[in-house]
Amino acid sequence: MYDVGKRAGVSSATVSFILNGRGSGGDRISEETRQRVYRAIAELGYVPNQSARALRRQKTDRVCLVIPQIGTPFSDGLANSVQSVAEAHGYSLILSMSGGRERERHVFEQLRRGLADGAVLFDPEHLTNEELAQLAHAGVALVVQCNRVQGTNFDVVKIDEIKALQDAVRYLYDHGRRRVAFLFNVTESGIQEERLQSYWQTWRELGVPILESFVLRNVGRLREQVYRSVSKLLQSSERPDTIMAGSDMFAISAVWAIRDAGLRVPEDIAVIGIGNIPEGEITHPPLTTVGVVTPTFGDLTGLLFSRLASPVPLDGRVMTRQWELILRGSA
Amino acid sequence: MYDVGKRAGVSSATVSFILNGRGSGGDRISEETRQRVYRAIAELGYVPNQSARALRRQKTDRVCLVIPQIGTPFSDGLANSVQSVAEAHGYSLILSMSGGRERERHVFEQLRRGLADGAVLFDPEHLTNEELAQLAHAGVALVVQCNRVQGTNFDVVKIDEIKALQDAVRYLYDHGRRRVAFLFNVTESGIQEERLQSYWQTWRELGVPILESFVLRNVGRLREQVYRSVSKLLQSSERPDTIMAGSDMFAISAVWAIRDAGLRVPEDIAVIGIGNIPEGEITHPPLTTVGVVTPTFGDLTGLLFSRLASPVPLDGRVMTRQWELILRGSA
DNA sequence: TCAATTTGGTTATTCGTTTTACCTAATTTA
DNA sequence: TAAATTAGGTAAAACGAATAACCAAATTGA
Repeated sequence: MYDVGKRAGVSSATVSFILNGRGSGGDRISEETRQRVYRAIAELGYVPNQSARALRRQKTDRVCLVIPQIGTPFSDGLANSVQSVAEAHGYSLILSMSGGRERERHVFEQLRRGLADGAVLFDPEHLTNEELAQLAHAGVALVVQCNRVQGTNFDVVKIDEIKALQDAVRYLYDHGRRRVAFLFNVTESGIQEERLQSYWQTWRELGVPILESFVLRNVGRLREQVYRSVSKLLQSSERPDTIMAGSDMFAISAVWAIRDAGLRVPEDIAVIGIGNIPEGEITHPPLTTVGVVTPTFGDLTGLLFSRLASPVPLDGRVMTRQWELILRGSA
Repeated sequence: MYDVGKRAGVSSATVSFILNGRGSGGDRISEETRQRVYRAIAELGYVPNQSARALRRQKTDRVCLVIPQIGTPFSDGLANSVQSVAEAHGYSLILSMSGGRERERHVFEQLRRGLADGAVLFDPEHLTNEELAQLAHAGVALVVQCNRVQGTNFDVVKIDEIKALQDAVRYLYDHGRRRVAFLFNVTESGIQEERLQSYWQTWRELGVPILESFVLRNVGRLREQVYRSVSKLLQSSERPDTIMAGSDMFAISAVWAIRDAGLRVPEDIAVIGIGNIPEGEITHPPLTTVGVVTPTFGDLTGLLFSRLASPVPLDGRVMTRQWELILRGSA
């Protein structure tokens, strides 16, 4: 910057004023000088240093989106959404993967060290309320999607699944379903178990017994594995008339298995998923599922940028999204 | 840092020496002082500022992975691979999406401004050789996966598709296939057209005519759209005995359509994909395709970190991966 | 016993910007 | 015509850490 100034015959301060447009004394530069400086910048191929700028202004002009793992249908949409809004506000987006305890801590540390001005944390598994508060206290605008946490200096978006899960069970009950199978994976976070419990208890309240042999707790991650689990289930002497899956992908695999076994969905076996992923709309039959109808992308970005824009520290806001039962063809 | 020093009764330089371990005079601190400083750090919740550190050291300890769009099967694996290696080398990974001209330029600008010490650019569409050279000249360790570019101060990984595509055609020809349909999408980059041309020309050299009605140039992005296009194709009076798809996903949708039409794969119609995505292994039948057997993840990360580690500027290296015909069940 | 060395630090400069406070010459006002 | 204003800058002090150069006291060596 000093070099640019020297070449244009001005001081480095003048260059800075020109580049940053209207500041405290920034609009008082003659057109002539301006042109000379621009020429010098072009000739030298000068580019301002972001670290220095961030250090001086105490602002990085970056926001960070933290997702456990890219490659899920949800992360894709969320990332695109946040990136668009970020760029519209003059921020650039940094994506970070936080899958696993190690990585989550690592990202947390990076944010503490000033990686970005704000962050959206999607489903942090290991961070405590205190740590999040600490981060927010350090000046990072924080929005967290998580049912576990709450804070006074950052925002939280929660998902209320319970009611929709109960609705699903009641719907199936009302349509005469009584022989219910479950497809799940036991995971570290235990979110799947919670859903199973919720389903299970609702059935019990309705007086419908659950056969232990109908509860598959480890169907695997690959489609093929799920397919095989379900195929085996269908060969048992007494087969279920309903399959409640822990995710839409499991549900889709289940539909394949059922159709390949010569049975009809939903006439012979009803299938219901969880999550409402886009793929569910184009399967045959389209998938009945439980999830958010409108994704929470907008909520998260809205909270983040209102927080970034606010001159005074905002206190913690909480938004709750209700999940809904989305009736399509498979149940 | 100064505050930490004051609390521990030492200067800020001492704190710095302790935090950075062995530097020019860093190992000469007594255990006693060390403990006092650590305590002060903990009590104050001090965390070093990354911008200041980067400014002084001219090094960010970050690498950036630039992908057009997350959510593709490839990007997922690549990101995980790079992140693991990066963290093992003491770097943190920043992910950036460069889809579209605007975003690609934006990421380029960020890198010029010193976002990271090194970057892997995956399939940049709009960047020129000069711009890449400029970026590398600015001190960014650069590895680019792209067939279009070459440089003397950055590394390039190229994919040689041609031979494998020809192998595929020849294989089909040898197995008596003569009525060939193509499934493609016209894209901005024109990569799909290139592949089509390559296929097409090989068939012509073998003296097999291509029916224009068998060339579908706009099958859409959604599975359902592809499915419908293929279903319609199958209803024509003279149906193809071979479908060459522009991607594995198209191929998978084609298989569904064929089976739902009561035909067999590969007996009635052979299907071949491009890309070798993981899903291809678990379909029924497993998908015959053209692609890399071992992913190029290792090449890219290897080149990047050897470049970052090298004390002298390396000249441009080029690696070429051959695509191969991967015979599975669908052709 | 006195110079040489080691121990355990400190001081001051630097990285590349931004920004406040100040300055001088030219122009306007009364 | 002198005072006040304005136009068009400049100088210098931050921001928070890293590091080269220096230094005083304690220890060692011959």
